[in-house]
Amino acid sequence: MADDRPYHHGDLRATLLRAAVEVIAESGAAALSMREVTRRAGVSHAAATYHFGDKRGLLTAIAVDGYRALHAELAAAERERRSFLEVGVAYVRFALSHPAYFDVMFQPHLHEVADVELREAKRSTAAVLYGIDDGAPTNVAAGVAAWSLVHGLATLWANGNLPAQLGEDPEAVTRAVAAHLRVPRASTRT
Amino acid sequence: MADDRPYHHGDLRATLLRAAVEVIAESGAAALSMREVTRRAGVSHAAATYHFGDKRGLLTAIAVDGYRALHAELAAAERERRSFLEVGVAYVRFALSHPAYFDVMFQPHLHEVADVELREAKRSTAAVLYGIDDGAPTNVAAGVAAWSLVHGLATLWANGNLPAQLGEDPEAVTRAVAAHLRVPRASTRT
DNA sequence: TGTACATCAGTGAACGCGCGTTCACTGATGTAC
DNA sequence: TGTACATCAGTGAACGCGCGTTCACTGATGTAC
Repeated sequence: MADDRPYHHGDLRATLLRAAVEVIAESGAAALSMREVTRRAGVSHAAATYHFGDKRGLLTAIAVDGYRALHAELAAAERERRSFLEVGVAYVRFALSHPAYFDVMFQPHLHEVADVELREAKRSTAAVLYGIDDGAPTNVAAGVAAWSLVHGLATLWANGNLPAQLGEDPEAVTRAVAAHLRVPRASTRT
Repeated sequence: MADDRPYHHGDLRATLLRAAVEVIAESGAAALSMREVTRRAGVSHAAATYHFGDKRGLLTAIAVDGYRALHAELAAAERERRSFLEVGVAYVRFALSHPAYFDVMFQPHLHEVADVELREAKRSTAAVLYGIDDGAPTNVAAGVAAWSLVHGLATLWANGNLPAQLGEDPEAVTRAVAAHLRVPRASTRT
């Protein structure tokens, strides 16, 4: 029935990206292959090379999507709730609900480092992570502390390295754990 | 000149482990191959299978070594300095000076989960990470907060994801960053 | 001290496989006039 | 409205490669008597 599929797919680039994210979520970025991605998308195995140049190009495109999505989530959390803590919760939520993006994003050796879109996407995400206080120069060590904590928590959780007694709700755990962070007063203000 | 090498190596298991750690430190656990390891050790490519059963067995042996080494470092830091902070510094130091161990240790999907030695090595390391206060039941959330912070910091640092303005001394950065952690009073006592 | 035998440690050829990339190609669509 | 041509999007065969694992083997060492 699907054999009336036209020669031109129409949206193949996006379809390939979705398939790749699926594969990575299941088996990790290391296990990604161009062949598997095209197989899932139901196209010839050379199609991915046409769209992304090579494997690194595909992974770079995924990283760009990931940074943009994370940026959007963090910015929304900051805007809506103006709370330092809730930005951290949003970070952990993103990491756990988009493991494929998270996996690829923080392994720069998989990326085309020179890629302009990637650099810009990373830059604006970092701005939200550091510049929590709307332009006011934030204490960098405090920002790194907060980022490290949520990043480490998300990573340890995702890999199943945390004790079971913490329960099953990562957002609740994030709030409990992040309570041990001493943040600059200005950041918790409403 | 090395061709008077005897048929029996004498210490091949340890040599293979060292070679594997070398490869992983250079290219990551994903890039490890049994062939490359034996090539570096200068033996036939089937030798590694003889010693470890299969690739997963080799990676599991590396994880065991890693957990034991980390446990030793953390226990020493705790014993010598009795400071919560310095255990964290030791953790980061270990992660950055043994990237191969660190990489393999926290990717459980690479391990033989049922391996008895691995379970025991993980268990005793976790005990030091949580039970900082010599047997006194510690606040779990506080322990996870500290662990997450140093784990995240080490990970982000190792992958080059932290801003350059932090400088080049990871131990100093750890102390500055960990200062934002609110730890239970008992733990910082001398 | 000698000898037979078992076990251990490592070899090297062979297997089948999936991979990334290239290349000449073809089918479909867009554009100029 | 028609036609010629350029460009775009995707195909499928072919390449060479490194991999993990198996297997029958051999060389060296240990053990029993």
